[in-house]
Amino acid sequence: MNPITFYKCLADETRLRCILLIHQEKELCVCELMQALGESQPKISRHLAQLRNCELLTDRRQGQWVFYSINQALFQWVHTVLSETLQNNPDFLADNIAALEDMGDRPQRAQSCCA
Amino acid sequence: MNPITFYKCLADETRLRCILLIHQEKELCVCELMQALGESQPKISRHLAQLRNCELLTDRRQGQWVFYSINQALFQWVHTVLSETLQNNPDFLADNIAALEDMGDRPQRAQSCCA
DNA sequence: TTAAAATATATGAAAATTAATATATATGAA
DNA sequence: TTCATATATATTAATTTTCATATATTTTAA
Repeated sequence: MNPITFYKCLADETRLRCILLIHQEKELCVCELMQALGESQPKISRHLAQLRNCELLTDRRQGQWVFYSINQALFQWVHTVLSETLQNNPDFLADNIAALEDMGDRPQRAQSCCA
Repeated sequence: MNPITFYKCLADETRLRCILLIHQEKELCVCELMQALGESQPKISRHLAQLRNCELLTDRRQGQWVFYSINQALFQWVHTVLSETLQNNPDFLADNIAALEDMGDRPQRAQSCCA
C-alpha cells in the first residue's frame, strides 16, 4: 500500500471511524458500523467498498452479513500507524463504541473455520 | 492535533512529500521544496500555508527566506507516524532528495541563535 | 542615503478537478 | 417475502490549481 493511497483512506471522518473501529473490534459487518456511526447504509457501504478496492480491508460473507476486517497482508507499518492512532486518541471512538454496545441483535460470528 | 485534520494534511501528494522531506531534513525553505518537487511557487506556498494553519508546521523567516519545520509541540504519536512512514517507504522521496541535492545556491542557515 | 531592481514568499479570485452524499434501485441469501 | 448489502446516477460540496498581483527583504547603483 503506497502512503498516499493509505492516507487518503484515513482522511475522511466516516472512513477513519470505520477503519479504527474494525481495527479494534477485529471484524464488523455493515449493520454494526451503521449503528456505531449513525450513518445511512449506502454511505457506509460505499466507503467500505472504496477501502476494499484499495485493499486496506478484506471482506467475508457469512449468510446475509458481510464482515469487514483489516487486510492482514498489509505491511507492518500500516498496522503500527493504526495502533498508534487508536492508542493516542482514546476519546475519538468513545461514542461509536457506546452506540455499538447498545446495539441489540448483533449477528453471531461463526469463526471462519475451526477456531 | 486531531487525527482527521492530521490525515487530511497527509492525503495530498504535494503535502505528503513536503512534510516527509521537512521531517527528514529538519528544515527547508520554499525555494528548496520547489526544486525538490518540481512544482510552482504558489502551489508549494499554498500547501505550506495550509500546513502552518493546521499547526503541523512552524515557520521562521531568515532574511528573504522562510524556513519550515515540523511543529515540535505536536504529540509524540504524530512524529512516530511520520517516522514510520519515512522508514518504510524508502523509495518514496528518492527523486525529491536527488533533485534537492542537485540544487545549487541553497540558502545558508544561520542557526536561530547561538548554536 | 535613497531609489530602483531583483529575489523570495504570500495571497485573492476564478477555474478546474475531485470527492462525498442522497435517492432509488438492484442483488443475494434466508 | 424479508433482511442485509451493493451500486448507479444525479447532485452538491470541498479541494486543488492557476494566474495575477501583493508584500517583504536584499542588492545595486545612482
